[in-house]
Amino acid sequence: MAANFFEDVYRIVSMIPPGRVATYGQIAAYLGNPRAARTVGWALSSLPAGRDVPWHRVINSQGLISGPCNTRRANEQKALLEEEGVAFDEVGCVDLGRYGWAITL
DNA sequence: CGTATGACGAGCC
DNA sequence: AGGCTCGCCATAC
Repeated sequence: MAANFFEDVYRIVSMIPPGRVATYGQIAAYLGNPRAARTVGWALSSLPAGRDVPWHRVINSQGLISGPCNTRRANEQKALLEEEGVAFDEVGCVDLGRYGWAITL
């Protein structure tokens, strides 16, 4: 596979348990590139359909939903997380210290 | 092969 | 404290 990095990202995201959220930096760091957070986000942006990847559980280090917040995608992400039990702040901020996933293998 | 982009992160003003 | 800029890595063109 050419985009091994992508698959790796999907793999990590797939490991995120319900009611938990992970940050791009964490995933990137787990892949061995703590600086490739951008690439991680890009992988999700290019996330092909057909993957059972809970991309909605991936947010930025601030606990905020990234991407175009004006689109339906961000709205759905928030809705999905809320359904899983993730509480959102009034500004759409998630408590990483409470829902943050530690990537435990 | 070189340039430009991208759902980020951290640092600096 | 808040906002802005630069830097990083990987993929696409």
